[in-house]
Amino acid sequence: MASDPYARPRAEMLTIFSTVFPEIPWQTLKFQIDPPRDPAHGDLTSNVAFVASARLGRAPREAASILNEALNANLLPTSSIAAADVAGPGFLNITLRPEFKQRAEHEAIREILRAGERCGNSAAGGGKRVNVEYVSANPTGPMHVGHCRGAVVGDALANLLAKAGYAVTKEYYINDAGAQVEALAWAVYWRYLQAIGQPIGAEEFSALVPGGLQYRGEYLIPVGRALAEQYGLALGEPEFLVPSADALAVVRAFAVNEMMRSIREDLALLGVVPDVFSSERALLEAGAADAAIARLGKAGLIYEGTLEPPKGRLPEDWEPRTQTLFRATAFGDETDRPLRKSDGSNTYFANDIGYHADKMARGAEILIDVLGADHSGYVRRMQAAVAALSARRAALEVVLCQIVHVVRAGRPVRMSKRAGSYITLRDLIDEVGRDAVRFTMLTRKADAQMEFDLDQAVAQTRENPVFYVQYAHARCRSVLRAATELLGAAVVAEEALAASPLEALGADPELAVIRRLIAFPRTVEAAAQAREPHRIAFFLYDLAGDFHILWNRGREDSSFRFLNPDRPAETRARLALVAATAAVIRAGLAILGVTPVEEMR
RNA sequence: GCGCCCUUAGCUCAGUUGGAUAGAGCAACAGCCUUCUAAGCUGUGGGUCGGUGGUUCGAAUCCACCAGGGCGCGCCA
Repeated sequence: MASDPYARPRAEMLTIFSTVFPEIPWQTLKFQIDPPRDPAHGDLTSNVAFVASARLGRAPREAASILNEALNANLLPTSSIAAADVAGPGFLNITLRPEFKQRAEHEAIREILRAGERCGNSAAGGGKRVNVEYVSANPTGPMHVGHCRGAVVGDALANLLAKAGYAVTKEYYINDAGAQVEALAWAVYWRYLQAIGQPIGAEEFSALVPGGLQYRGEYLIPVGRALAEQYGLALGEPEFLVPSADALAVVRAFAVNEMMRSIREDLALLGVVPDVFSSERALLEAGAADAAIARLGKAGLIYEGTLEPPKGRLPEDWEPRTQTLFRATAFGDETDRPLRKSDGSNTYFANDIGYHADKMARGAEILIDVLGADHSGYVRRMQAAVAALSARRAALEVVLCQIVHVVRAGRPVRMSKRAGSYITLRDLIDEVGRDAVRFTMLTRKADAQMEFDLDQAVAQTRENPVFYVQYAHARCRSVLRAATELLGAAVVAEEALAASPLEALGADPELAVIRRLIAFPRTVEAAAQAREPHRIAFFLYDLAGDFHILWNRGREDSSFRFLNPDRPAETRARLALVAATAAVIRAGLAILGVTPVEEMR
């Protein structure tokens, strides 16, 4: 676990303030003592004067002076703090004692080297059990680009939370119970008829299908064939036009299996391997939805009633209807929500309530659903349901992913299902590769729309973040390979470098890299807390930039080269920095699910 | 009509949960390779943070209203 290199100066400051101003509850005041954005603002900077100014009864600038004086007057010779200064409107800028600062920096590097890929691991999550549900694409066809962002964001978020000390379950919900899979069964039956030599035209068959024939894509042809191989004519007898209920059930189960097999394959290609697949149908048959609804009923949150028509936009066929409703308004939703359709069967929402209850019953303390933005209208009601089921103890968090527009050379690549030319996930991975897909999907905040530029994702330039970060890592590895040639593997091993003298480090571009490395654990914790995995991608891009700068210093001025046989101590120190950089890049990429590259030629 | 999300440099986007002079990349111009990877680096220019009010010592960040874009809006999932 990462220790905080600045814990000591923080504690010293607190001690001094507590002694001089015992009447102020410093422990409960929310102020920060952190490395500043701008290194010119000291080693650490604090807004303590702003936060405490009211308690001190002084304006911030004055409060800062008072605190600054108290601080400077009480510093011990052994303190980690050398001096403090008032700056700007009332910041306290702290200069650390050089020995302490250097020791802290060196210790941070050593810690990274000792931890390797585990560097940045945090206990912030306290082992809390988090269930992250993502993808959950309907098992009615191959995965396409629209599913991809949620898959990547959810997977990276799950990895991130695990790194930050949560006990994470990655979960996929199979929507195998609704009207959509029924429609799938009909469509597969249609293909089955073709496979057994009883073909029927799409329009003709559609007239026989309740709701019409929906999934007409060619991807179901092999499913129909496989069905024919396994069952022969048995599913079609005796009519060969409309399947019996039993036959349709067989077809449906078979079709869902096939679709899920294909989805699992696609997910695996993307590096997504859920821990748990939950079946809506299985849950339904086990009575999960009924049980959850019964609980809500017991709590007086279910009633038969009629909803108001939507305001301002009355549907043509609207008529008042009595329905089974969940009192979502009691938990912040804007209207109560129906649980049963007019045919008496459950709505999707009703089954989903059962599912979320099941997740909680399995021990999840935090529920996170990663959903597409087209589900935004669904969020409130599900949160209401989770609040109701847990007596407001558990909360459902929802990460919404906005739409991805795929472009090539700045022009939109159309992916309309009707045109049949939509981009499947497999197409995308084939074209740009798994790592580019994953990293690129994480270069935007999830709830901002993004353009996925196919050309940029494979470009070998700085404008392609995947490449830029991979290149930095490859360069690190390149140096370490060269060092191994020169000095032997024993010297270059991470354990050996962790024990190296590091006093030779201290040039500006080196310090920039070090500062960034030290920020990694903080970045992981903040990103996890904000549920924003994209911050890791940006961190890596910045770190890569710092490293490329350092690299180029060696080109301009050979005294900055990492390897200098005449100066063994300096060489080992720099190798330690390079190895630590590589370790942090690997650790960060592991969160994103991207493979580090050893060499690029 | 109502709800949620978004609006930051010419373009694509960050902005460490309210901190100091708002940052990167692309595009434009000018430089750096007998050396560990020039697929890189350095420098220059570019902004009423959609608008107006408010809260605050301090607002791109929080609140209200307005404008523009996206998504959704009783039996679909």
